[in-house]
Amino acid sequence: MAQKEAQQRRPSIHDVASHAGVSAATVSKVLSGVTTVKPENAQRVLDAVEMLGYRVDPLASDMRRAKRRIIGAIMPEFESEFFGQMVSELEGLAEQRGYTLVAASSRESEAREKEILARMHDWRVAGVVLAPVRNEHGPAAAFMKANGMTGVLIDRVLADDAFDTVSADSAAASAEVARALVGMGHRHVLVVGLGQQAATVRARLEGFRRTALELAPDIRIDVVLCESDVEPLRALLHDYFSKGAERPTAVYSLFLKGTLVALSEFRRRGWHCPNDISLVGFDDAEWMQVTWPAIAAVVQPVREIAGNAMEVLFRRIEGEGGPPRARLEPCKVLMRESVGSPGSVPHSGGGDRQ
Amino acid sequence: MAQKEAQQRRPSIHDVASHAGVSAATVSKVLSGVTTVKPENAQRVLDAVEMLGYRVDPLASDMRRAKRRIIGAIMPEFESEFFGQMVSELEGLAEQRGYTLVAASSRESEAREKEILARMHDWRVAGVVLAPVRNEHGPAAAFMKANGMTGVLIDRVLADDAFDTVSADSAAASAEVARALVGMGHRHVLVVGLGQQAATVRARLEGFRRTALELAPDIRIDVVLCESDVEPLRALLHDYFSKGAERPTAVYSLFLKGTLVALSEFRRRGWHCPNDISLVGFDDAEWMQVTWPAIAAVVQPVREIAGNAMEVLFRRIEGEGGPPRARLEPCKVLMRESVGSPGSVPHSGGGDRQ
DNA sequence: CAATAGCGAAAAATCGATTTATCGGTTAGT
DNA sequence: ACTAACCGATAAATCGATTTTTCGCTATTG
Repeated sequence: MAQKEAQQRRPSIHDVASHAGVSAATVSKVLSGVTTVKPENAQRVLDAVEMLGYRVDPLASDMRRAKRRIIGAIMPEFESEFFGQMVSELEGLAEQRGYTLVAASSRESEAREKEILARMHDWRVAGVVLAPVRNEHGPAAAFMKANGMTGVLIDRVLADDAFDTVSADSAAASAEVARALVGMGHRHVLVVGLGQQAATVRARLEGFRRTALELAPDIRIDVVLCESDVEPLRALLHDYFSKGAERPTAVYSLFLKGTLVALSEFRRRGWHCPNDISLVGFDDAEWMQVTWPAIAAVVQPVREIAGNAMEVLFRRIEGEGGPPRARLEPCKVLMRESVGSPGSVPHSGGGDRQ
Repeated sequence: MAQKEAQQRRPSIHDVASHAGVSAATVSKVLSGVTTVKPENAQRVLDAVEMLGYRVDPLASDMRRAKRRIIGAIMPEFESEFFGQMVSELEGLAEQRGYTLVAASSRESEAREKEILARMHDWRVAGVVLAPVRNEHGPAAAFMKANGMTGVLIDRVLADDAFDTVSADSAAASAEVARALVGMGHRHVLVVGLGQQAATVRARLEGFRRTALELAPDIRIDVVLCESDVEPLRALLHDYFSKGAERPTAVYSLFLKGTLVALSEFRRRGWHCPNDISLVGFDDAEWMQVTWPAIAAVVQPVREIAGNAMEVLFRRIEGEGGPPRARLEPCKVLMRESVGSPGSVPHSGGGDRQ
């Protein structure tokens, strides 16, 4: 019979009301903490709620309210540790405030990004956390602006005149990487970057370049940019190293996939880090500290970014005005074994394993 | 002024109705494709929709419908490639059918798992895709059963008498690993597993053990199980290798974190794969093919699992009866460089890098 | 003692859709 | 010619809550 009851539809606020011998309005008031209810009645409502196992239907509840308690999150992908952690954090923070997070992946496509945004607009979400595919000037942000949505932009973004932004302080982190590499004696570095994500990657590149040139005016900085996909990068890197030109003593990759591709290219050529070449990557991952050598990386402050994004988003949702703020969170740079001084050991010709 | 319009509230079905000079019911019918509407009126409705930029409010729509078009997904975590891809796939599949996916992470906690499930029940989701923290017999599945929710269990699950299940064929994959290792001459293997996730991990362990013993009755199989967290595993592994007993020639980790921890332990001791010890892990990751050595791994068919889970879930949502089915999807085993024949090169004492 | 204020709770309106019942106006059937 | 069936469309009920309005009753006050 318990089974049979389970199949029944869930009790509504009216069921509770009739069980407690009061009206639905009274039930709603008790549950939302309005104090103008006679204690005796309040208790009867609470008892009925307990007895029936009643829970408010958030859908019906949001229906009547002005603002719905749903937050939308749009990430370029879910597969990487960075965005995975980000969604996890955002979900927790939304839940803490009684909101539900609806997450969707734009799969690195601006078109999909806009479609998802339109769907979220249909849901009349209270706010959106958008990690744009490219930067703050894409069609998605334009859509949000045009439709008067409230939101915050994170990650691949520097500053915007319509929305608050929260991202890692790429420039400062890159400067630190530059200081470390130059300090170790590197005078020829290859930087691997993505062309499309203009703002952030440019900041990472410029942050590195400025500090490096400042400390060592004679340094040579090569740059390989790929447009969006990873596959072409593989070819680009292969070409770069095949040109027969002088081999750089270090590679600084401005994004995770670039680090993977660089490592893969080193494998193919039989180069070892850090003796044959040093490697630092933007974005940390769990595996980087257990491989041999451990890969040096810039760790983005996921928790801080998520926390600030939600903080500022809820302020806007609650109606705070004022011009949009651009926030930068500091990164940590972990110099692991993949980085060393150049020339301390002669380059191995490649091929000799172990 | 376009800006001002954007700030206004969105048009409702009644706005469209009055613009088209018909009733709201007619608008609803046109939009849901009912054919009993005079073509002329249908066109006027369509025009009004176009003009006002009207879109159905899914919240209000779901309110009236019997089944709401929301699917819940609960994963133990979002940080790993496996579950990241899984959520991504599920999200796409739900979207294809006009459903919205609400994803939440149980953070490896059964208590949280149940809370999330309760919240999803509040939302009256049409169905749930649950990847349980432990196995199909946890409190979460019990909750779903008790409340008559429709759902499908995936990943850490073998079969259930109340819900359909879809998971990787761990046993078969483990048997293949056993064949490979035994074939290469390994006669002493350490298996690293998680104790809590009874069903799946036991299947992986038994699949390995049975085939290994069948092919080489003299094989020695050690097992290190940790209860749930990873930190204790680190200590357990350290103890195991410190006991001074004979070192196994290969390690087979039944889950990703175990592979990471094993690698980490090898690092500490200065052992190299595959000369000092071979390593195979359940669960593949992108980095495993670019590190040196590349790590051998069992690749779970994420896309197939997600596809089948959604397939079977929607069948149940549409009211299909019959006993629950347990589905196993075959894995691929990638034997990379971390695996070799034992004794082909003498063990290095450790410490000598590169 | 009548008028007013105050209190707690019920009744009714509302949110934005879908679905059912109803209703003129034809057309067909007997 | 009178009823039945049908068609297209509208009015009304519904989903499950919240919010506003109304209402009955008691307590205060001039």
